[in-house]
Amino acid sequence: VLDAALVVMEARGLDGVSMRAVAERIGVTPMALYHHVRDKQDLVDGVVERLLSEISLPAPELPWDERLRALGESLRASARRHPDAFLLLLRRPAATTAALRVRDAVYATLRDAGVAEPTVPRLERLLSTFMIGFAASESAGRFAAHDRPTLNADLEWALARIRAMIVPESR
Amino acid sequence: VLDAALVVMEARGLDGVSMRAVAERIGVTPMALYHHVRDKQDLVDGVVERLLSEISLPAPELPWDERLRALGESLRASARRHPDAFLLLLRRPAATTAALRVRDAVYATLRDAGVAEPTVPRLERLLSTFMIGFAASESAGRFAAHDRPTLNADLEWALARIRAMIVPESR
DNA sequence: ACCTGAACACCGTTCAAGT
DNA sequence: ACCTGAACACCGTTCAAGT
Repeated sequence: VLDAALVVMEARGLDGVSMRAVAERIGVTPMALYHHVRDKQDLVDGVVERLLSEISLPAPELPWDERLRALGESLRASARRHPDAFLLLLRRPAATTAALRVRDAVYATLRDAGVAEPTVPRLERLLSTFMIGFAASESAGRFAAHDRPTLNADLEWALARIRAMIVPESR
Repeated sequence: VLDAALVVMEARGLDGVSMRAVAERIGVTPMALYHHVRDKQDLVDGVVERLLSEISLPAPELPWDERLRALGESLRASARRHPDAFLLLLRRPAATTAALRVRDAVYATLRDAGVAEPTVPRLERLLSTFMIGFAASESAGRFAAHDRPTLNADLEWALARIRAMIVPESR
């Protein structure tokens, strides 16, 4: 059902994802979709949820800063795969099941870094916001003037500051 | 020309901004718009540029951290006024004249904070990315589960860490 | 230079009808 | 329960024509 939508999106972009195009892809009449999805908004939400559940979580054995870096790279990779759908992450409440899965991975990572329990959710919000903003800027076009090495260096620099911010905090 | 588009957007959202609706607002036929704008993409770009030039820059006499806070508040205010158009900031290259105006204000602020010259552009990219991501999350719906005081506190907390990050750096 | 009318190829969605 | 055909009210855009 949603797989067809993802295929269409990969081929023709988010704007190409019309009820008619998705239906044609399945080989069915457009109106048939309304039996599996409430309306187009619902279909797009499903696609965004799929995108979120595709992002891979790092192995919990890794050191916490490696895990944070890996999570960032996963986000960037999925943003590159679906540039327009990624932007929609900012529209959907961050409380869907697929979003919670990622969020909990960040929580666990921050706890392992020794972040004090009450600040874990706050720091997660800030880090996720930054990382989603960065991945979206990179893949949607805001960073068009900057090449990949520059952006990689930006992130390394940021990670170093974040590490410095977290470590003294844990004492 | 673009004013009409902004009025329509404020009334019916970004999706309501159609060539036909904008034309009707001006009292003209839809095709007349094509003499002032290349296509719809061009019209939307114009709207986003307008949005950027509306954001107010803080007085340069203020202490640098106050200025940073004020810039953040300006961004949030304009995101609240135009939630969907704000998201499009992430799609447009950050090198339009209106975007440079804001960027240069951040540059000046960071210099006054004593940030070393080579890291000014990098830090600006990271801060803007975070701040745009935050304002977009707040106004587009990602932070729907969090109330305003919580988000304000998030930002204050972040500002405090950013301040701590910047000050030792300048020595 | 600026605007128009008619037309083309699309949309999302409803509704009654079919199996 | 699932799918269809026809229809409605929209889109962006082109093109020839008007002033």
